[in-house]
Amino acid sequence: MADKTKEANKLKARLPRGLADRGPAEIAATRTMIEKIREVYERYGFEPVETPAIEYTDALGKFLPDEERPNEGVFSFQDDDEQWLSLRYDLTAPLARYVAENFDTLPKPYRSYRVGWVFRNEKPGPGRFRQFMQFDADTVGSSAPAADAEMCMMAADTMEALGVPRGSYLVKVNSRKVLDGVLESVGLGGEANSGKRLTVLRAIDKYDRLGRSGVQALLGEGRKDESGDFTRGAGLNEKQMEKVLNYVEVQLVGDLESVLKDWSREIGSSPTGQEGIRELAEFGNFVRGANYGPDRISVESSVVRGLEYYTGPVFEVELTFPTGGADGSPRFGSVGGGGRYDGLIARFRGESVPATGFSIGVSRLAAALQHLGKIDARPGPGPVVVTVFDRDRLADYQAMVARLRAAKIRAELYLGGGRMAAQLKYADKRNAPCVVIQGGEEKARGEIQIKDLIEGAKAAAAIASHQEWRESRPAQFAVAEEKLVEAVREVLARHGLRQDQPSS
RNA sequence: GCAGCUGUAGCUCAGUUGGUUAGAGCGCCUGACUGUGGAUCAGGAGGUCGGUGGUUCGAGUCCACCCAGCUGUACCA
Repeated sequence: MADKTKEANKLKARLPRGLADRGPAEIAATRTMIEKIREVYERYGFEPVETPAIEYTDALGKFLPDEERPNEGVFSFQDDDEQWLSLRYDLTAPLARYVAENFDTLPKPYRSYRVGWVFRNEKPGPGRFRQFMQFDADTVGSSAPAADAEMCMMAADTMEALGVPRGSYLVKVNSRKVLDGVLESVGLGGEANSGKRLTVLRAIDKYDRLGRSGVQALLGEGRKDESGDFTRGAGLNEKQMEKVLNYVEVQLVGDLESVLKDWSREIGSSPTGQEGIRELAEFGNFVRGANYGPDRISVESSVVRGLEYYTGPVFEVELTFPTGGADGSPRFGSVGGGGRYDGLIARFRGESVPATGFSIGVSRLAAALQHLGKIDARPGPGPVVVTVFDRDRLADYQAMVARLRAAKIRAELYLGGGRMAAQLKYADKRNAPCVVIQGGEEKARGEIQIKDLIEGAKAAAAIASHQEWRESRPAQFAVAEEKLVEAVREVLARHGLRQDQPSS
């Protein structure tokens, strides 16, 4: 009866949805990635600055208009003084707060980078989590297109530093101003049309995925998806639709110059649009001048990005190797992005402060790299395990562990209560390269046994009977007690293992 | 959010038109081997069949609602 109560009260161990635990292999992979990205960012002259994971909600700009509560989509809670706090959902908004708060002491233009976890309270999916890691760089205080160009070149360099070969990724660039120009040219300017503008931009954003017909449906009446769900369209007329589609589809028919010329024709006299064209032209000069061709950085009409704060050029890094095929392999798509946000810091200060930035989605990119085989997902080698033969000689065994550690070899004493078989099983599970054994007989001779588990595993295949397996003690040898460190080193070297570095 | 599909042991899944005590493989634990990983053999632990309510003499199976997961779609700073 008592057991039943206990059973009923037992807490169920469960991970909240959209969140993930991370094991040694993944942590090691992330660590290497971060170091590679850091190296590129520092080479570009950015310096590290980090801000906390929690900010006041209003600093993140996440109050819905006319509402007392923060936006859904961000994790928020109230402080004891009833002020709303939120977990950051990206690294850009907190940086804007930091820059505004320290404006007078920072060098300008101010170039900084940071890496950290961000949180989004959204529906998770494969490769989409509610906590994920971003690596972000920003230049604050420069309105020069050269600053935007630099972001894109750095994005390309970063991808290659991470082992994504040229041709397997593409930095796509567009301009918010150009998009606004297109909308103006079809008569969607002004406050009254802001809702319609959003719908049109979202439709354009889907061109890659849905193709012409899908976008056409979304620009017009609406679209029905495979499950039968219906999405309302923007309700444009034929002429408007054609103009928007013309703009989208001139992409990549020629070099940058001719694309911009075509866009310019579609946009007509819209001043915002023409300004965007001029900026992109200048951007192109920098990029092409530095020999970043269309195989790395390319202007694309369908890049829209989020609608919140971007004001000029917008970028997106996409993986272009074949995924998402019929074989069910995952689609990775965008693994990073950014753009110019000239208005974000102005919210804290009277004056407008131009800024541009770029973020890599470390978590998603890690998943993609693993798929590409660029990340080794195998567990790293474990520590040398010193087994406990005689309980009352623990101090001796501990001394051996200490000697190994002093020689910078990862080592541990078996701390469980199991017998020898259990200890070896443990060592096996820990992926230990070898174990150290010293029983009464060895002690009497002043020797220790070293068992090479990697070699032993290979020998196992040839041994059929358990009797033989035990008696032959494969890959096991005796050495004098004082030769412990040398012998272990030899085993490690035999398997090409580095001794001075933890692997996971 | 909307739509479709799916929930049975740690994992992958069986479970007949509703019918005794819900099964298998893998994994896990113990032993054979009292001083040694693997293989083999023997034994064992582990399930309120996603939850609640209903129909029924009887529900893993049928019905309703809820929850969770997957897929698509919307949103994605």
